[in-house]
Amino acid sequence: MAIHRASISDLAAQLNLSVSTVSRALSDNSRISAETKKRVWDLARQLNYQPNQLAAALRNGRSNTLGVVVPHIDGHFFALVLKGIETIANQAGLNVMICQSNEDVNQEKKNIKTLLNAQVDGILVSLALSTRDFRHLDEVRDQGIPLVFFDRILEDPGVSAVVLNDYQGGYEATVHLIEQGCRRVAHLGGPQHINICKNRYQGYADALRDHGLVADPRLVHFSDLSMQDGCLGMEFLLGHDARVDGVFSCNDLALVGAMQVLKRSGRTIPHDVALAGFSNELFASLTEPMLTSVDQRCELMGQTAVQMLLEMVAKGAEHVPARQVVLQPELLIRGSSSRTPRETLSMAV
Amino acid sequence: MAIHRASISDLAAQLNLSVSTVSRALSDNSRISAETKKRVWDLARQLNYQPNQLAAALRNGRSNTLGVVVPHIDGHFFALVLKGIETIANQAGLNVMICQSNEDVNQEKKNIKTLLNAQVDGILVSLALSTRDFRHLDEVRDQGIPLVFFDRILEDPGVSAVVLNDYQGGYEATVHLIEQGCRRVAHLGGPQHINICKNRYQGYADALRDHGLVADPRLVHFSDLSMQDGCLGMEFLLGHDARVDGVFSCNDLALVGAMQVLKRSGRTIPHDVALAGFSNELFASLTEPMLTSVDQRCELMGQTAVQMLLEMVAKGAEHVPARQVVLQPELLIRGSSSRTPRETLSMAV
DNA sequence: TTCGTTTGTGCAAACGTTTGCACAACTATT
DNA sequence: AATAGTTGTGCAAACGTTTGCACAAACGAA
Repeated sequence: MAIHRASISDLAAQLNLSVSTVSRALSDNSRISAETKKRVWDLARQLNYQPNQLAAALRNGRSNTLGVVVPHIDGHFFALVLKGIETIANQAGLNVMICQSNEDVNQEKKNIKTLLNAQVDGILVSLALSTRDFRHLDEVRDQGIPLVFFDRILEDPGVSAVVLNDYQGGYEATVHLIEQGCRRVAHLGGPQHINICKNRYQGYADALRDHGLVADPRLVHFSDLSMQDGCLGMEFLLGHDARVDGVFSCNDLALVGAMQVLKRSGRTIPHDVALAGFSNELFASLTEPMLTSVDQRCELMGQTAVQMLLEMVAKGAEHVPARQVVLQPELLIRGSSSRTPRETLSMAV
Repeated sequence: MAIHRASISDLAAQLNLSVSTVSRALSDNSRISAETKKRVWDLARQLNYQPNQLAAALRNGRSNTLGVVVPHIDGHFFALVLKGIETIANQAGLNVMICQSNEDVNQEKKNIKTLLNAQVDGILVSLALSTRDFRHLDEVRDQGIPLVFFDRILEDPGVSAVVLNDYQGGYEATVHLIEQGCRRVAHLGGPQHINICKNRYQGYADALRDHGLVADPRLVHFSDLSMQDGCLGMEFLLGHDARVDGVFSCNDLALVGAMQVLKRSGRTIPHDVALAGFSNELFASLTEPMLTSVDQRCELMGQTAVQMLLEMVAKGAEHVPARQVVLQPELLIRGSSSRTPRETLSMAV
């Protein structure tokens, strides 16, 4: 029935007004008399008039849509960031298109292309682990589309970005392990060309140094941080030094793999080996014992990023100086690392 | 620099052709000579011409965008479904807008409104747990927008939908528990106005009946299936009958809560109580022991749903008879339920 | 009375496509 | 030689907005 959406010209015809007057009335233009506005609004409501966003977009050169590229949407972190993004964007009357790169540069390139084609007004990106070539992102800036990175960023003072203080997170987690009595703290690290992985590692390394511990390169293992990578990494680390008594992992998933290997080898946690991860994934509270983890400010990160983007969209990307916001992490101490005093003193199996 | 996107008329001007000829050449219209096509294509490539989707959308009355409403995007299930949706949609050259209802009807209404406003060509919906009023969905159909449900559907033969055979899943999981020797199998159920929860419960109940076991209503607890609900539910069940020796849960999350309560009460799993969940969440493989769970065919479900939607978009919603596709689940047996023969025979702690 | 100002409205172009129709230039058929 | 058909191209309208400009009416000031 109501297969035909009412348009501005329908309103105009019924009210014996011109299209332009109706348009101005709807946008509350000061040149239109109060009486006319009321007539227009009343009829609009009655006919359930909904503006045609596409037409407006074409005319204005703005689509009222933002694009987001994330490595994946499962996992606590990105899900919450996206929630933050959606909330603010919707408040501002903007739609959001979400694309997953599946941690693959090529998919990421396609995503960017898709979003540019859809003529989004701005793009938020968190880079795939495999991204080492950034030309597809240059294209975004060449087209004058506002671009804001979050979490996994392109490290370049010229870009706007929101990140967690990953260094601080790595530092605090490692210090915590040391305070729990660990002396041979290993690290499961991610690809070092990714800012977050590098910074977490750096925090770890500096924490060891600041506490007079040697940073043994053989106690560090880099991988892509899947659960299996965590298993293999832990086996590798134990192969070099069976006396590892603490592990700080760049993410929670790899840490779960590591925990399984440690348990299988007969070690108890946190007694023999204390563990701390990163991201505070949902499952970090489901393991036994629960994982100590660094909480990222997920929703806040999403909100902050989208706010920066909105400012750039409003003022034009070139009129907003690039800036980088750094959020402070929070270490959540749980069973995988908290040794009671007695445990700290007692000895191995 | 390249701040101005080349348009069809730019091409036309440079080639001394009319806009219409260029448009037809680009769409490979048979009326255009091979030579002209080549000239157009060459220049288009050279100028990096990208069609203005908004203009085309306005003219065609189709936005080339699909909308999806999901309860949330964290969790294995919806993440994978969305991946399936995105894959197929992108192959078909369509964009995807994803909205989260956060299990809230009101947010779901807003999402639908947003998508209708954005003039998507079709909508995929998985209902929020709290949705009991379906008027916002009627509006979609009134506007003639194709609509396909998946997983949590509106049970009405008039709508198209893709679901898992949840009944079968519940049945198989329960039978499995019975075969492991369980005689007092409890159930943690979800809201019964949601098809999936009702069907899983029904499968559970029928499995008990078919195996000559009494379905004690006090061994069933309904909730919204959060982890905390699982804890409370389990305490409730144990309060009624401390001899519960099996639990089939409508989802994995509540089951984790239940497992914690059981462990805390000194029971061992699967020895004293065998557990089976639903959804095969990522964390189902991270608990100790790992959770037996019913795998939903996530990606397949997304792909199937979007294919149905695409057909409706292509042919017009009213020209495609409503149909419901039922996918078969797969029971993944893991440690939380598999008692070795010896365990099955031996007695409690 | 004449001129400027304010107030409210309308005209028409523009955004970049797509497409029905017309038409010109050939080619083939009678 | 006249007619019909084919092939390649262009004109112009349409999709639903927004907005610069023009203009008419009403009013006040000189």
